Amino acid sequence: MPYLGHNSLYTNNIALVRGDNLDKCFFQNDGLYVAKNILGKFLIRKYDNMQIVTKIVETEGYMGIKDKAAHVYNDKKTDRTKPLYLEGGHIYVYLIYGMYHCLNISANVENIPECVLIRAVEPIIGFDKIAFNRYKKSYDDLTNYQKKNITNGPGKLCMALQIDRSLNSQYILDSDLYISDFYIDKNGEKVFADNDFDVVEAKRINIDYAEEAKDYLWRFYIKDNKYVSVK
DNA sequence: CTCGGGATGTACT
DNA sequence: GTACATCCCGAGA
Repeated sequence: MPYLGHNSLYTNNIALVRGDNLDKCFFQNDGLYVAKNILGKFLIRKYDNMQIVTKIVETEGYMGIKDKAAHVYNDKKTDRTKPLYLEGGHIYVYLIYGMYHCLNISANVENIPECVLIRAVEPIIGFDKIAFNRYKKSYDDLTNYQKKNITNGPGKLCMALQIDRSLNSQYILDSDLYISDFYIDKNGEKVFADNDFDVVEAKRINIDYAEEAKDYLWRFYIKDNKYVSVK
């Protein structure tokens, strides 16, 4: 896919070729393009000969060394932020508040440390596995409150998909955690992502320290999706 | 529903 | 020592 540039952010309904949009080039677009266009795609986790399939419904773009909300603001390249400097498509997992993980995918080319924070996903396959990872119960035994909150936040979805720092720095298209335009259902059929939804642009969450950057509309979510963390 | 406090490990002034 | 791209639970409206 050609690089479509910044204006792509303001264009809905970009023509994406099925099965052809999540290649190496896709992740080398700028962070806002990736954040917006990764919505509706599948985040798939494989372990123990199992797969958990989810749909990405909420993201945030973090736009590198000039973004006061970003870990790499002022070109802060440390052991922690190193994966962000890798070419687009590398996994960056960090620990937040001592107990939760957050999943990011690097964007843009090498040494342009932009990224996308995955903030919420919708479960598609593996409800019981997800429920067990979150609450040590099967899905049917969850309260309605627990069902509603099962993957609607960056820490929650990492718990649900068993994502931790062991995945850090891996390449997303060559990992047991990956993002795809389709998944294989239990009948062996390919199910393609649906691009028919509206995208809402909103302020990013919990970045009060970021001065003017806290007001940028760099959070994106699928309109009316019930798994979005903050409406 | 909203609010507030506590939990908890690590990166980095 | 302090801050942190969070979550959970209980209290109160």
